[in-house]
Amino acid sequence: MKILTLSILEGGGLSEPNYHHGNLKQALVEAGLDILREEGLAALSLRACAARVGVSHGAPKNHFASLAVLQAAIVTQGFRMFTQAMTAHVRDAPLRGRDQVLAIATGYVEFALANPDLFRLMFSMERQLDIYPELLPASQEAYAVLRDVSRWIAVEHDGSREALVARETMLWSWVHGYACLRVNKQFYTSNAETNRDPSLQDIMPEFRYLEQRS
Amino acid sequence: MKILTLSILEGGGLSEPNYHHGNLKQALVEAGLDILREEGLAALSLRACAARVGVSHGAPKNHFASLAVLQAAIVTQGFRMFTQAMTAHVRDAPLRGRDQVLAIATGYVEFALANPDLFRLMFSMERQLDIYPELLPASQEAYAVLRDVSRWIAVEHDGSREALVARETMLWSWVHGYACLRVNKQFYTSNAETNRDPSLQDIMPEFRYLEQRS
DNA sequence: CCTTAATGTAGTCAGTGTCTACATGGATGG
DNA sequence: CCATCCATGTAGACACTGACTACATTAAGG
Repeated sequence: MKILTLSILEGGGLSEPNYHHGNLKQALVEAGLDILREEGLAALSLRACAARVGVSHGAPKNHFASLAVLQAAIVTQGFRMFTQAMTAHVRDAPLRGRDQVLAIATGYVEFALANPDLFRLMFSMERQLDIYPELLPASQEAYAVLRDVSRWIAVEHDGSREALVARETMLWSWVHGYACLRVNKQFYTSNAETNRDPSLQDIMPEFRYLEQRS
Repeated sequence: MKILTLSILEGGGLSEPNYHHGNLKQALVEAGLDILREEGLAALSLRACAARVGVSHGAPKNHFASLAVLQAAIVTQGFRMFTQAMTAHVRDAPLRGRDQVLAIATGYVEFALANPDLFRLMFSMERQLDIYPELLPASQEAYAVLRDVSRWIAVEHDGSREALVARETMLWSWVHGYACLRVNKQFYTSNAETNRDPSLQDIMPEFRYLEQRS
C-alpha cells in the first residue's frame, strides 16, 4: 500500500491538483535555495517559497513553525553542500601542508562566491541554532573538514590541545574573513589602488610548519 | 535670522508640537543606531525610526528615499565610530609591530562585539555603496587605519606595492574573520571542546617581520 | 504680502509573518 | 465496509512594513 502511494507521488500525476504534495518540506527548502540563488536574500519569504512550489501561503506552517525555522533548514542544506565543496577540493590536492590549506581555502571561498546569499545566511544564524535540530550537526560537520586538515598538518609539531585549537581558529579566521570580504566586495571598494581582488596565494599566512612535512 | 532659528531649535521648545523638527535627518540616524543596539537588526524599519523620533511614518521620505538609504546613512555613522575605536587603541599601544597589530585588532573586535548588528549591517551593504555619497569615504577612512598600521610596520621589509597590499589584505582577512566568527558565536558552537572563545593573542599569525623593528 | 520650496501629515496599496477555522484525504481500527 | 482520527493543505484575517500619493504647514525671499 505504501508502494502504491510512493508510485503515485513519484510517477505521473504531476499536473493533477494533488491535495497532498507528498514531499512539501524538502520542496520548500529547495525552493528557498533557488530563491536565494536567483532573487537574493531579501526575496526569501515563506509565501514566496510556497508560491514557487505551488501551494497556498499557509501550507508551510505544517512543516516550519516560522520563517526562521525554514531559514535554518535551508542553512542546514547549505552546510551539507559546503562540506562537500571543501571535501572535494581537499581530496584532489597533494598531501602537502600548503596544498591542503590552499585546497580547503579554495573550496571555502568558491562556495561563498557561488552562493553569496546562502553563505551570508549560514553565518548569521547565531542564536537560532536550536530551532532546527539538524543545523548544529551539519555546521559541525563542515567545521570538522577544516579541523581535520589543520590537525593532520600539525600532527608532529605541537601536541597540546590549546595550540591545536588556536591554529585551527587562526586558519578559520583567515579564510572566513577573506571569504566574507570577497563576497561583500570590500576589497574592490576599499583598495582603490588595485583593480583586482587579491588571491588566496598572495595572502597566505606564514605558517612556519607548513612546508616541513614532505 | 538664522541665529534665531537655531536658538529656537536648540532651546526650549521641546514639548511643542513643532511642525518642523529641525534636525530630523540626524535624529533618524541616531534612532536607527538605538534600535540596532536595543532591538536588533530585524526591528530596524523606517516606521520604527519615525515613531521613535515622534514624527509620522511618511516623514523620513523627505530625507531618505528608501530604507536602504537610511541604512546606508546609519552604516556611514557606524564606520566613523569604527574608525575612532580602532584609532584610540592604536594611539595607546607601544610603537612595536606586534603591539600595533594587536591594538588595531582589539579595537576591531571590541567594536564588533559592542555593536553586533551594526557591524553586520556595515559589512553587508555590498552593491549599495553608491546610494549614499558619504558611505564610501567613511568606509575607506576606516580601512586607512588598518592600512597605515600595516604599512608602517613593513616599511623596510618589502617595498613592492603588491606585497604591501597582500599583507594588508592578509591582516584584514584575519581580524575580520575572527570578528565575524566571534560576533556570530561560531567558535562557541563549532568547538565543543573548549568552553571559551580563543583570544586574539592565541591566534596571531606568524608575521615574520613583526618583531624586527625595535 | 505673496510665492515657492522644504518639510511633515494622513491615507492608501501590495506584500509579509502569523494566527485561526475549515476542508481534504490517507490511515487505522472496529 | 464504514467511522474515526490526524496529518496536510486551503482560505481568510490581522498587524506590520515599504512605498506611493495628495495635502497641510512652515520658512525663506522677493
